[in-house]
Amino acid sequence: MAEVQKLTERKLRESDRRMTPQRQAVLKALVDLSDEHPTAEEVYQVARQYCSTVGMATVYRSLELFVQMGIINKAPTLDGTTKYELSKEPHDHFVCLKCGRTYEVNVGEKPKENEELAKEGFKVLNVSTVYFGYCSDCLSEK
Amino acid sequence: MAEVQKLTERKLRESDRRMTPQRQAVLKALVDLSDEHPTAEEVYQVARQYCSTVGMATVYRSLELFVQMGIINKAPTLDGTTKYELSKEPHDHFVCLKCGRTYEVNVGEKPKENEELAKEGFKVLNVSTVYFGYCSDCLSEK
DNA sequence: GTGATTGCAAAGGTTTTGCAGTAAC
DNA sequence: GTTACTGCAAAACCTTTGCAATCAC
Repeated sequence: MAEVQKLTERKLRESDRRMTPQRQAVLKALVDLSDEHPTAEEVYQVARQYCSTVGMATVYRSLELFVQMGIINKAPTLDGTTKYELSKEPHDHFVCLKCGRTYEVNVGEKPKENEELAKEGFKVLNVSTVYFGYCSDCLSEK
Repeated sequence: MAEVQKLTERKLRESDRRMTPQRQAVLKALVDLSDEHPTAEEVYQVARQYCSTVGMATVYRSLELFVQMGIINKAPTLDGTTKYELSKEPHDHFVCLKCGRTYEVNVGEKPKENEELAKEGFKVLNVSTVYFGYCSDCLSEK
């Protein structure tokens, strides 16, 4: 996954920004946590393992920067926090209303919808579908 | 739209709760703002026109209650605030990355996706698709 | 009357910002 | 050497909570 790091470094240079140990640490944390959907706090905890002096403010600033650069995506949650994840092929989320876990799911394509929206004058850059309900774990507990 | 109010009143009684002027004011505000996707603050501003003494805390408590009762839906946004809207037929949202406006759009059905998820053990109660991109207004400004 | 509901103010949690010092280029 | 970047602490922001007073039933 040094792939993401090189991409980031290149994009940083292109926009006259700098690669710092802190940004590397945040990036590594995001890679480590790529199976979760970490909050800023969770990224911070892991990033400190790579750069013990990194501050929360820097984590937030890095995350915001990476979002603007298209390296990661931002996903607001119903509990008011924001989760982050490395950008990848479009995929959807399932949020369990009981345990709160977020699952990545991949169902269906949406080219038809994008075409429809284009006809109405919208330019679609990204699509995110969130399904709300109960996951199998919670259903079996009932 | 007194329809929503009666429904709410009935549901309140059923759960041994009370209809108060404050809750009515919040409900009226939600109806007035049904074409927007108001934040709690916006609901508060309008609700005060109907009940001048209503407090922010009550607005939040009412909104949370209505969400639990299924009267309204809660939608977190990328800027960290939460928006509310009266529950209605499932529909999708388009968020313009430039002006930030949220549009309601209605493209495609998702029965197939729901079936797929059911096979994987998920019970889907609600679906929300958000399209991100540029709206026609902003595109024409460019 | 009784218990749910309210308003206020204070607390809570997350995210942002100002600024002097530091480090990448 | 410049200029972007950092850490810290404080501020800003949205939302929740404790509690005595009030109101719906």
